[in-house]
Amino acid sequence: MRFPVLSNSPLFRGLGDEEIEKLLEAVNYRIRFFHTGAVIALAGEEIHSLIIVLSGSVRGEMADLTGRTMKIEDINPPQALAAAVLFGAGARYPVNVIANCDSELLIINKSDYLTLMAGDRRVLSSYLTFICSKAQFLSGRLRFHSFHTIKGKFAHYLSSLPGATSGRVVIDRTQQELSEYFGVTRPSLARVIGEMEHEGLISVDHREVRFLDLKGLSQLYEG
Amino acid sequence: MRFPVLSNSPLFRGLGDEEIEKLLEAVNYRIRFFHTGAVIALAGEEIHSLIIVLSGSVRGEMADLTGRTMKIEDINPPQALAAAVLFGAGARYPVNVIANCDSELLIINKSDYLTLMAGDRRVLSSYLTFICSKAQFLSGRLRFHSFHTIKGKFAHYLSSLPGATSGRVVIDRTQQELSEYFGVTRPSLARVIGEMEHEGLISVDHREVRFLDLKGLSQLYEG
DNA sequence: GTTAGACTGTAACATTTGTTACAAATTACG
DNA sequence: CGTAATTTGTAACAAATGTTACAGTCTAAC
Repeated sequence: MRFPVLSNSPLFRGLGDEEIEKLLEAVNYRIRFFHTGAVIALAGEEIHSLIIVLSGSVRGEMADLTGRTMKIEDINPPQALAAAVLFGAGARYPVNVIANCDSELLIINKSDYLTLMAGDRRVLSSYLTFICSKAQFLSGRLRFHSFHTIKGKFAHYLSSLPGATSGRVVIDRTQQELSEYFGVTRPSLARVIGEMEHEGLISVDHREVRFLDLKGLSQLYEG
Repeated sequence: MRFPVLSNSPLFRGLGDEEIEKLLEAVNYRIRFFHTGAVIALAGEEIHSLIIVLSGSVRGEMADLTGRTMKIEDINPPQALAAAVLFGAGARYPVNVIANCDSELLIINKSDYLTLMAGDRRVLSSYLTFICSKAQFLSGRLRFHSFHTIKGKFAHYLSSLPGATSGRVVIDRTQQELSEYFGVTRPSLARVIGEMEHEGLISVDHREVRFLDLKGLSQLYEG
């Protein structure tokens, strides 16, 4: 059976439909259909398989203490469920997974997926790239939270931009985007930038920032 | 050549010295020695290989804008360098890596390591477990930072403890540990817990917390 | 060029959290 | 038990950030 949607999956990058078909036929896999609203997995349940959404749409949702649920994210074809934690020690679903509409899921046991990876260099490489990129993204995000003040986050952000060593960088996003990235509000960020300019740490011209006091800037993220 | 220290590495879990020896001999690998203070890798440099510390000790350090360096972490045998981002898209060293003392490193090209994983189910499985656990840890940490107030973090923490559905949980760490986990100060956490008790959300008896107002608690982490 | 929409600067005030310090309570251990 | 060490509760004050609101500036599309 062929699943054209899979060739767009990061887990099967660079493989054609027929190749994927051939690879899948060498291991066990199954297709399951879920009707709208059906429960696909419960939070806390052990993860046994790689599950890829082939058609339809599913959502991850969490129940709060009163039992009310709130949506965390939608998962659309050709995304997979909890792919980043699949092989973690005692991996469990972090959320409930519910079908948004009639959906078709491809299910491959973890051990079959291991066989698949061992048998094809591209499948192995794709999964490793996927998960390493995820880890990279997460640890980058976490780094910013380790600076407790907005000044610290902004100073560190500036120093991470290309050209920081030259003492002149160009900010590549709006303040709104930047404030969301830092997890603060936009006016607070604007205030802090203004303060840093008044304190003589930087000079700002539109999106261009010059570093005036390297020592002072560095101190902001070394507490 | 045998490297007894590798059998303690999470990347070669469950393998004996002779097995590791045999596996390594099937691929290319090399050993390099670095003297105290020698530069092993520079921040921003592309990652070509898996590098495992066999003996000695190395450190990751970052240079600030003034050129002064600060230590980020020590990496001791049998840990590996940047193992979690190794296969990421355009993976680069996030920090400078310097030898703390005379050290011996095992170096395996990424493609050789791929071969190694494809050839042995345990090696593959170990690396996947390692990196998925890392991703799990990181996303767990990041989740807490998405709650902006201490009350939100604490309420969410409470709701994640075993037995939360019964309305009675036992906190498994000291306030000091918890405050570090949340990234806040200990007195601030204590104050917030006191406030939540006064507001009738919870009742606290030593390490045991009862939920008195599920709706109110849930609201704290749904803004 | 003009205009609508987005982006930025700024202010006053409220809220949250940090800081510091000390006392009370609990726990570990002899 | 009884003592020392750790953990917790609390207070007063300082600092940082959020909230809200509004005006000025830039930008893209017409």
